[in-house]
Amino acid sequence: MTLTLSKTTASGRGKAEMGERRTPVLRAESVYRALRRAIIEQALKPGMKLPEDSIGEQLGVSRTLVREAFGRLAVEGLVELKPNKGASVAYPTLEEARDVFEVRRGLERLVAENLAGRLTPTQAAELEAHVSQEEKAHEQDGPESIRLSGEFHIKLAEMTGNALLLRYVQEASSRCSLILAIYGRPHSTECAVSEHRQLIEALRAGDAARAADLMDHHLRAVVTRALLTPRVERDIRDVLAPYALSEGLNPA
Amino acid sequence: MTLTLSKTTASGRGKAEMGERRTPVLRAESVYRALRRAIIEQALKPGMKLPEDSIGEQLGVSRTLVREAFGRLAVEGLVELKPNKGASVAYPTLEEARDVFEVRRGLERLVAENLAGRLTPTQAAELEAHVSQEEKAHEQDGPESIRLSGEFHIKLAEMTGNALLLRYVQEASSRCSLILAIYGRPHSTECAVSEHRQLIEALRAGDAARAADLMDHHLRAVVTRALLTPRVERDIRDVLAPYALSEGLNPA
DNA sequence: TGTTCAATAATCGCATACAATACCGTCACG
DNA sequence: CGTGACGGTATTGTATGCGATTATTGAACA
Repeated sequence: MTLTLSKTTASGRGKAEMGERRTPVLRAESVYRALRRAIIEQALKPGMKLPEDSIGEQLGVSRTLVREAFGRLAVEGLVELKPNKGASVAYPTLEEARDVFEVRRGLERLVAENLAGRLTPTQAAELEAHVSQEEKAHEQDGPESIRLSGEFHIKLAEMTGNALLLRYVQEASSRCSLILAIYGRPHSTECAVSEHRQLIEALRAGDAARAADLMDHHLRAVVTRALLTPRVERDIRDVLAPYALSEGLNPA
Repeated sequence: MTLTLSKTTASGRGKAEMGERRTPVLRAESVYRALRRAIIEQALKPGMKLPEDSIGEQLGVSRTLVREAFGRLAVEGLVELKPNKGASVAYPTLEEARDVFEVRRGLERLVAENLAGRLTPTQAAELEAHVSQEEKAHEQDGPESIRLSGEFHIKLAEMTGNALLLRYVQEASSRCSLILAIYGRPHSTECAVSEHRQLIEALRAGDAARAADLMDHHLRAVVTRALLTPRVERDIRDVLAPYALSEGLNPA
């Protein structure tokens, strides 16, 4: 049982880095983000049980912080919280899935309408570049491909400058990841690159109606590529280690 | 300020009370709901500081539970959480207000499109009845009027059967309460009864486009009626408070 | 009077402690 | 075999404690 790390974060850094006024990244936030990413990237599979103490141990924090993260993730629909029975990765029903996609379509249509004609050349270029990345990742068919096609939609939402819209799109998007993990077929590329290209074109042209329609069809297409697929579990410890490290946490 | 939390197990320490089988309503949940209501009903005013200790004391719980509630409320945008400085009731800027209303319009347009033509006679009747209540409350110009016109929109969202859509509409709606508390004029009637009636008619007729348009105009009208009306501030404090808060300052 | 800065008080971030509940294996009994 | 009682263990729900950070007071000084 190693408890010696309680002080390492506070005093271990010392004054090595001077002049750098870095925001004190609260560890609760790190835990939240680590779990969130782990769920979205499907390292933690839908329905998987999430015991507070093993997670905390693995992430190098106490149950308190894990619990706080669970609460927030529950609001976002990524985690289910059953009284006295603990947390588990959300396992949306087909009906919930339908709801999520429907709302997402509505939200992203809003995004499209908002962006149409307002896209700066810089932004357009950024989107193009992103799609190129997608295209490249698509070839080698890794998990990168999935992440990138999701990020495209997030980028669009960011560009509206509407923080709430961004949050909702992010949330809906996260939940879609879960849903596809359950009901999607193993290696379906969520988004077709060509559809993203068309969309950018419509936005650039300022054709709001067409952009909205394209977005709508695009997301419907994503849904259409859905089927049932089995998945196996791994040990929570192995799964979480990379996330802990990437958030600067210290696993036991 | 009076926050009350029904005490279920305050004194039930040593022995189990015989016979009485209380539903284990988690107290964390109660705290969350209590704070949420207090904020929405403006018992806790926008910008108000929320010290963990005093709130916990008021509610008869420890800081742990208060903290948990804060986290969830922060996700929903009802409280702001500044690292090492604690929580306060959210104080949306005008820009954030614009964002919220914009998203709300998009969401409720979705609601309208969804409901058009699908409204059962029972549902239609329920809506009619609700509007009648609104009308009655409107005459005596109490706080009931505001609550009822808000509930009309929630009811509509419920009728879609889409849980996520409902949650988002509720959330946007809550934040609108905050916003109107800050920028709205004292006794503006948020919603015109006639507009609600027209909307019901369009839904019943199954005219999705018209229903969506009506909803859109209706919500735009709410904004212009309540928000953009010049409001005379008579005290310097009132004028400066928003600026101070938006800069992270802490007026007395 | 106004400003600076140290000492103190208030508050937060997080870990831990303890109580309450659920889970699981065992054994008696049908 | 099946099933229900029972006890121990694992896990959750909540309170409390401690160090760290921030706010505040107040005295020295310009």
